[in-house]
Amino acid sequence: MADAGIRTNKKDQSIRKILNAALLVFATQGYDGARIDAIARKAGVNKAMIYYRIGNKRALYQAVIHDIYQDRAAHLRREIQSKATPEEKLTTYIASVAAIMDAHPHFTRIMIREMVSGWTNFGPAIFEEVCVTVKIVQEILDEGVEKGLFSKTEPLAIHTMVTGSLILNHLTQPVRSQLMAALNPSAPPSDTSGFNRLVPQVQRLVIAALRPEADI
Amino acid sequence: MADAGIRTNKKDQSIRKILNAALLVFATQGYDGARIDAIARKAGVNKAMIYYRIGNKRALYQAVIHDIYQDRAAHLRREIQSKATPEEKLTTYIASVAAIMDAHPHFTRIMIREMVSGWTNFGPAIFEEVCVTVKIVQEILDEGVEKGLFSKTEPLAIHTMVTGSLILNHLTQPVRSQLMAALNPSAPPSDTSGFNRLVPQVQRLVIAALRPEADI
Amino acid sequence: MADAGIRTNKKDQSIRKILNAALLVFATQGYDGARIDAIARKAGVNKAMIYYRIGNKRALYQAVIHDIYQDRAAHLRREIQSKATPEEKLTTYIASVAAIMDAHPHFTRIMIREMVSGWTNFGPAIFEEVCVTVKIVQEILDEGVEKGLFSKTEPLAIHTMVTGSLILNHLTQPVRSQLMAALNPSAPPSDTSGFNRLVPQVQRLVIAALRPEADI
Amino acid sequence: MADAGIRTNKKDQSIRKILNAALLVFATQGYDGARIDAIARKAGVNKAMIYYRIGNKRALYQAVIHDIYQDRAAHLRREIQSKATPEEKLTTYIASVAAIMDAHPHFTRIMIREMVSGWTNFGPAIFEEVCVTVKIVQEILDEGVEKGLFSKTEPLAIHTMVTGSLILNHLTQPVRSQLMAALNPSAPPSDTSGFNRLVPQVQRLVIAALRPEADI
DNA sequence: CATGAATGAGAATTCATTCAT
DNA sequence: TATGAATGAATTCTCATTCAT
Repeated sequence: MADAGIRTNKKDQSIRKILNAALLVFATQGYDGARIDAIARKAGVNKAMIYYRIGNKRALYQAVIHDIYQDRAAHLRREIQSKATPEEKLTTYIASVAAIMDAHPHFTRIMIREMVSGWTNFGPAIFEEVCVTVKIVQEILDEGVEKGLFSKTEPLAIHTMVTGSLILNHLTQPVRSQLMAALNPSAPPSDTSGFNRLVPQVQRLVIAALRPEADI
Repeated sequence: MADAGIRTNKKDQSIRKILNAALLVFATQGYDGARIDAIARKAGVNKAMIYYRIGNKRALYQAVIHDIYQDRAAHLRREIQSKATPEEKLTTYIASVAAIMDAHPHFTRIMIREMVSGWTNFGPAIFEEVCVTVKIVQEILDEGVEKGLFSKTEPLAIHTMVTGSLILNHLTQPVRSQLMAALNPSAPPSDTSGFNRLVPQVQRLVIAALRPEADI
Repeated sequence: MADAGIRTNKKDQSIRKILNAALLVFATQGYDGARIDAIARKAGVNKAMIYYRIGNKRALYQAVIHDIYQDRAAHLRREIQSKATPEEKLTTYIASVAAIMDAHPHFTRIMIREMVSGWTNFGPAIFEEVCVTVKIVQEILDEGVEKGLFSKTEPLAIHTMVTGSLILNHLTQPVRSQLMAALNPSAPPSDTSGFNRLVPQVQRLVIAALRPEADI
Repeated sequence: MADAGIRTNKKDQSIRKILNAALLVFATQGYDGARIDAIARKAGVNKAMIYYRIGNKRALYQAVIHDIYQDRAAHLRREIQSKATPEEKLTTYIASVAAIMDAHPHFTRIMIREMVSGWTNFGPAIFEEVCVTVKIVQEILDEGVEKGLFSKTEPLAIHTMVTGSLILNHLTQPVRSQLMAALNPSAPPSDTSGFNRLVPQVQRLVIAALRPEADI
């Protein structure tokens, strides 16, 4: 019924507002630094609402992660499957990971915090979802090896280099200009153009690294 | 006087114990997650001692970073200066960064946390110390360009890729074996050998990326 | 009208479910420990229903007491009036009090909680109902004294001993077997038969205590 | 050293103040009704002090019970052992139980609340202490039976009647005068003298009940 | 130099109660 | 009549920090 639909929507709206606010706050402040109060205020709901709808702080945190992680992997796989050659797929993978980071900077931060904390807050469900991402790389590499385009390489190593570079690039954004200004005081203050080209650089490097003739 | 010496020693001992404990706790729990109580306990000193010797939580945090960062830059520079060619220097730089991460995992974690937090806790003094590291890269690259060995490249880009890869490699250590087991269940459980070879791979890649003929 | 009848029935059903659930929860958790939520859940009605039908927590509590106490006094009086002699009446009184406790253990618990709390939650209406019970004892004793069977005794004293004994007997039920096992470990584990005979013991004792020749 | 003694005293003083206040508040308000805030205020210490010294609410509650229960049993046993005959011992037992209730009304209330709650808060240590009390009765009865003075009776039954009567007497104190006024409006308002004689009445009754010729 | 005692200012969590439909 | 949604006002608990010795 329309009535029920409206009701459900109302509920879902609250949950959505909470999850969005929580994502933002957890990302910027970290789990321990985040204040339930701040999340509620930012969500525009009463603090008790969070407990009513979701539960305690930890449950909220996991809900946030689950909520946003959900379709990452699916989206990534879709993007890649639209490409023909392993090289294209790998290139797309790198661009997609970077795009996801750009599109969901908060999520990226949360993920890194999790890594640093030793993955203590992720439930096993999330761990699996991480695996899926690496598996996508594995599939691409396997296909490349089969077709004689790539040398046999550890997918986790590729994933590490790609993601690591992009993450650090992403993370250093806020201090980028300061750093660059400190490094060469003569240059125009906000020329960070060199950086937005990190993605093609990474793409090129990785492809080069996988060339069969490249003896490791 | 001997007396003063003993006093100073005792004092220094306390400070050292505190800083070591704080490093550990800050690294594993993060700034907000760290408890002064826990640090004091781990240091084997009274909680008030920390305030007496060092100051409040933030001061302690910055002391920890300052304490441990200092050596880093100096050590790095020394290592590098012992090498002759820019290539060797760059190779050494990469190996050294990796070695530092291995030797001081706690520090590495703190640094990443700082990045994720938007560098809010670093005092300006610390910021400068970060610059020093990038400057070392800059010097190497400048020398390489001068000698016609490297193409002109953004030092921060190189630093990002090197450090990013190594960091992620370092961070994923705890879940490495789980991940690998999940990826290829057939393989022997603890074969992480492929990973300790990440350093030479990064070295080779970066050198290749800097070749003058490499059009970007 | 039939319609009104159905409505009233439905309404009464809700009220009944609420009062029953509330009795249970108040009895086991106490007034402060009882949660409106728990009562609603146990009653199978919405939480708001309680406020709609009965009122706030205190009103609910008093409704529970009123609801269940009413029967008690009326039932007790009926039982006793069916007996001829004061001795029989007193004996019946004791047996009835015990039976009521057995039949309505939750109510018993609530009453005791009230006593311990200094009778703060009872409204004056409830207080009167307590009086009625003691008045029943008073009437029996007065009749006995009139007929020369009992010595003049404080009805409240008799009430206290009878009810006190039976109450404690009732309350210690849950730990009875544990206690007895602890006291004589040799005996068969669940022989609590001695206890169900507390009623005749109390009856005999009280009758004896009221003998006119018994000098106090 | 004197120094340490003073320090320890200071700590103990705080603990004592807390436990005393907690006893009072728990007794009057019950576990759920008691507010940590109220306890702290009554104790004249900071709220955090309670957590620092003792722990959370439940720990405080158990500390209170343990603290006060401790020497009850010992005290009782001492009183009784000073008497010669089983009758005297039993009489003393009854008087002592009543005296303890009078001297520690708060504790008595807590105990009863515990009974009503099904002994859920008592730790096993406390349970044992309850046993000890009943064991004291058991010893008296055994001695009486041996000497041919008492008929063989369940000690728990005697304990139940004695304690039950005294408890109810104790509990009804606050409403006593109101109740009596309601029962016989003609009598002088505050003549509760008949009640303070409940102890001898109980003593007489119990002794009578245990006479060997009394067939149960 | 060192520390055990103490606390104020918050933070998480709960719960009776009301609102809107 | 009935209920799911929502919340304000506590309440428990924590933690960085200071005090007194």
